[in-house]
Amino acid sequence: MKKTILLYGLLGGVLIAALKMVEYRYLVLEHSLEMYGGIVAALFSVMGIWLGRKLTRTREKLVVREVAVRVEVPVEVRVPVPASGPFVRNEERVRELLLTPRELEILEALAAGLSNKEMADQLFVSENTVKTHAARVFAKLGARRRTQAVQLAKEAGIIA
Amino acid sequence: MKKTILLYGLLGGVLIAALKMVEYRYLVLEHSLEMYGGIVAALFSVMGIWLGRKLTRTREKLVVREVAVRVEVPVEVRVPVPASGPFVRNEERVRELLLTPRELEILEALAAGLSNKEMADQLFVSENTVKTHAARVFAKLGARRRTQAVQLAKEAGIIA
DNA sequence: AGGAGAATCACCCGTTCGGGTGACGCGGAG
DNA sequence: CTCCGCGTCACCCGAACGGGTGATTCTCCT
Repeated sequence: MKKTILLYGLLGGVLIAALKMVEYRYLVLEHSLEMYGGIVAALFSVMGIWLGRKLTRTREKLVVREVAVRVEVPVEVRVPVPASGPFVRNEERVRELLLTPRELEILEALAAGLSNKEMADQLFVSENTVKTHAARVFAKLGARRRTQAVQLAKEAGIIA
Repeated sequence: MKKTILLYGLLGGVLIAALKMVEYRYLVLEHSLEMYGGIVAALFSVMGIWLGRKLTRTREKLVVREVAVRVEVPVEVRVPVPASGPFVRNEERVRELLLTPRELEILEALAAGLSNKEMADQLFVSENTVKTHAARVFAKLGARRRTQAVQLAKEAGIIA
């Protein structure tokens, strides 16, 4: 968590520095006040939105369920691997199983074959946290091993 | 809630203070412009954060939109999950990877989420044997973990 | 104001895995 | 006949995993 704060602080500093630089150039070039203000406003607006989003990690966006429409597959193409539509998460199952957004992330990383440590690095949390999430996922899926969890999740249509 | 307000207030104060400090360096230039920029920056920063928070606060808004999608035939397809066409093993890949029949069995059991012990019981061999086979599979697939092996095998079209 | 849920992190303990090495028997190719 | 690939098994060791418990912080809901 301290890492996060540090990162944001640093980023903010860089942003302000950049702002100052831009400001100086515009001053020298005697551009219009409005333009300067606009740039500053836009820049900080974007930064603010980004910051707000990051700080309040809100998952759970709008879900677009894509209903696959079968298209006949040419025989010769069918040989290598059967075609399948884009993966559609079974939101029903997810809700049934009470899986939280974070747990879903863990589950996906799990299916990708990552170790706890790799997940921790990737998701920017400690390994202990990953283990906790993973344990909950196992409990909710009724799995004893990660491979089993992946298998069960796939069967339930929770992951691709 | 008090904390939040306090935090924002503090943050704004710090921001303004920092801006003011930097401002002194450009004393020779227009003061009003500096102040203007700082105020705008702080204002939009706060507004951005607030906006970001409000906009991304779509927790319960889970809008499920159903969209008909035409399923094209991918040239190089990922392994499907929901019940689709019958799985066709990519024998080509199997031969490339020099996987023996026994190793394939192990790989399948692996993907089914079985532990080494369970595989041993099921295949009627000792756990050590399973481990040996598994180790060879890992080596041939270039995997370090069983979950990774499963993932790689699926991508290669070796298993369903 | 208080409680529930989510996410974060820590520590312990026992089990499982993965990697390395060595060994043995069998069957087919040379 | 001999070599080699395959399948079988064993042992060791360090790393990773799974299970349990407890704690803190923050947000949301009531």
